[in-house]
Amino acid sequence: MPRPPEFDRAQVIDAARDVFWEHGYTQTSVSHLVRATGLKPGSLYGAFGSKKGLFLEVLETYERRFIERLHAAGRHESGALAGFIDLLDDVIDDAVLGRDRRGCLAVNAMLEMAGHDPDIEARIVRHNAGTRAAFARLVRQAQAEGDIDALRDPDDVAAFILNSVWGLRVMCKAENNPHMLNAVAAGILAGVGNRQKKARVRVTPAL
Amino acid sequence: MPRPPEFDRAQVIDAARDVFWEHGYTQTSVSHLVRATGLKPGSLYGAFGSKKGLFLEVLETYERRFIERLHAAGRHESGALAGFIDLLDDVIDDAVLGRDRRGCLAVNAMLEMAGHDPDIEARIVRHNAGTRAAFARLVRQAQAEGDIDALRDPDDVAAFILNSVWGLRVMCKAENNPHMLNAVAAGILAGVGNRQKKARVRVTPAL
DNA sequence: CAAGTTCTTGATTAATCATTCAAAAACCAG
DNA sequence: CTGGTTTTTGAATGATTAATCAAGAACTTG
Repeated sequence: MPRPPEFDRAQVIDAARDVFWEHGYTQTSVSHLVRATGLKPGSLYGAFGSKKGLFLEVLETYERRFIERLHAAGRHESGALAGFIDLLDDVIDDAVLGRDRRGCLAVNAMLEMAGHDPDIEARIVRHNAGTRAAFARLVRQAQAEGDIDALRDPDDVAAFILNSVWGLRVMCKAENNPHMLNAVAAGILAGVGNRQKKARVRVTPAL
Repeated sequence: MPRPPEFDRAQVIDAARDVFWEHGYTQTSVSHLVRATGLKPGSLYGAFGSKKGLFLEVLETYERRFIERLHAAGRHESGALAGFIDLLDDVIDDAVLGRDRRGCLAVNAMLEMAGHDPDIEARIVRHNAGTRAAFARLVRQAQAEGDIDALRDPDDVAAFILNSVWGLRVMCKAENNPHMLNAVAAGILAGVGNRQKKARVRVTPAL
């Protein structure tokens, strides 16, 4: 009986994500979202309830994809550590080539909204926990493969990695010096306790 | 001949800093600033030109004090590395005790405004460079004191430290687990190439 | 004390904000 | 086709935004 919606929900979420990512939550206006999604205000509110409701769905999708990417790193043909190094390289490449000056959507939201909006904060805390767990899984695999010292607590290493990657995502907002970013990556690998001596982040050519 | 201002400029900047720090740049309204500083809109605009002008002065003061604190770490009685460890401990303590859920004003501003406002971005880039230089100075001193491997490039180590501290400031917005934060700190010291085996971050008692 | 300059005050501006709503359009089951 | 339900539409809502302005108050110099 009911009239079915004309829009593709996933597509709307992706369009909204790009706007939120580019401008941040507060600086994204509803008219911005209306323009980007093609939906009129009434439809947007009918489908998502509020600007915040839409943002929470965006965050949920973002988190799912990020964690999936971490799991994919574990399936790297040269092992989990190689997968992790690839991930670092990608982040650095994006920064150096100016491909991504938006940083991490979750980190941005965390700094902007934690302590102000409990709903958004709760989702971010979940995201943090999920990401740390995914990193821990990666660490345990790398330990089993002999690339990380098996005596270290995988959760501790994961916490350090999480911290480092968040830092890198911050750094990339204001830095695009390849040498510097690679120095950071080298420090991260040293902190992880890399036993695979040959493992090095590749030096990105200066564009 | 002219009438002298009734307010203390430094005091106004400090009051404004607290509001900006608490709410972020965009979410801080001028009426908020009016309430916090006690100045009426006309006086605020007369003295600082605009909301952004005031914010830039706030950032400038913040940067000066942060770098001064890094230099103070170099004057620690047990050496520069000990001073740095103290700094890490302070950041973690603030997070664990819930004393500081505001993160770093400069990092917050970087994520919120870099790419949107060139004036603010320029100031943040300067802040980053100044902070990295201060860390490099600390590293060279620790190398001279034998606490950090003298073969490593101090600028590289400083870049890694900057990255780690920014990460820690992000982490503290959403985490207050002492064990996890100390694990992060341990990873940072490993990445720095700490040669002073006894150096450890103190484990903060759970409140 | 008087003249000159700046500061303070608070109402006011125009723009933008998130959200709502009633009317018209579109779909599907019967 | 028709009745019932939902979506779409776009104008309208009231609140809030950063910034302005004219008028009166206050201080310093001469």
